[in-house]
Amino acid sequence: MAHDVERQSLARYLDDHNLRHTRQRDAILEVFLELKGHTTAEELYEQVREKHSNIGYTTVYRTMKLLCDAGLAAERRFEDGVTRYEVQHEHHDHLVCTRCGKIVEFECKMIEQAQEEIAAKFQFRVLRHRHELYGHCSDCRED
Amino acid sequence: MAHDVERQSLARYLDDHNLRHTRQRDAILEVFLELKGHTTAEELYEQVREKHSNIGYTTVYRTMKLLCDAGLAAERRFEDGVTRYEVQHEHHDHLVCTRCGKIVEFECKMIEQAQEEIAAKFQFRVLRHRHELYGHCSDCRED
DNA sequence: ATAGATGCAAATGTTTTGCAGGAAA
DNA sequence: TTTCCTGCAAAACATTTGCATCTAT
Repeated sequence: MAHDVERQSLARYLDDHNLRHTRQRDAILEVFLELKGHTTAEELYEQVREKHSNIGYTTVYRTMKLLCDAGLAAERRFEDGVTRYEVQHEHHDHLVCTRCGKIVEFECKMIEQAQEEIAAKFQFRVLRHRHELYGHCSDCRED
Repeated sequence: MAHDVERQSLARYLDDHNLRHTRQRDAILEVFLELKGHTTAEELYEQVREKHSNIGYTTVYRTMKLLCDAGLAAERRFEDGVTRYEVQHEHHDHLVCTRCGKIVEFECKMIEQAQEEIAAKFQFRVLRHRHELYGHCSDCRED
């Protein structure tokens, strides 16, 4: 069965924290992993509803928070002001197409290093960062 | 008189766009320039109220939008979800202290160049970006 | 049996909009 | 006197919270 590793991760987290294993949490995890993109609460809600027609927004939000705590998901908020959830994996930043909404991940060692230099220069202890490039993707650009 | 250049900039913009020169717009511009930081609508509202006790939030928001259109101000939204207005000047990014709220500007040619390479690699036409480093400033760090 | 989870409705916090009255040109 | 502005109240929007009910353990 697909997503077995993640299912077990969640099960372990629930056990370790005296939390309950419910139908809703299962369903939301399943949909979240299937969509595997940068998914909004609304998208999750719509999709989960197709199987479990009486689930509430509240449960989607609460479960996604849980998945973040469990290390399975991560929250991102781009310029449109909506929270998106992505499957947690190694550090990266994003390119966002402002026409079609496509979101591409990138990773750049040079930039990470330059950030360290900047932090040192201002004597900041940097804990995290946000780096997003907005524009038009190859399908949407006109020039 | 201070802020003369900006006052004239605004006056010109208003004239060019058939908009009116009002007491409120004056007052908000004045306070905005005095605070000269990364100011929220709330801060502007409080400060402007001290001189013009019956001004409304609406006017602050509308006037700041106007100042952005006129090229005098720029909107920024950091992790706390509140819009801040800064005095428009050449391109830069930010370091944000998550303890005291201090905001420091930085600029890095190397990063800009690396961004261009990333854009090229993914065939994106990048129009703007957002790059923020979050952590503790020299006054707030404990290590 | 009981601690915890759910789902609805209501609250939240920030920003925007509708509209009647007010002020600049 | 006409066009634009203002300020209030209400709406919008995404997310969170209170609470009575339900369910996993």
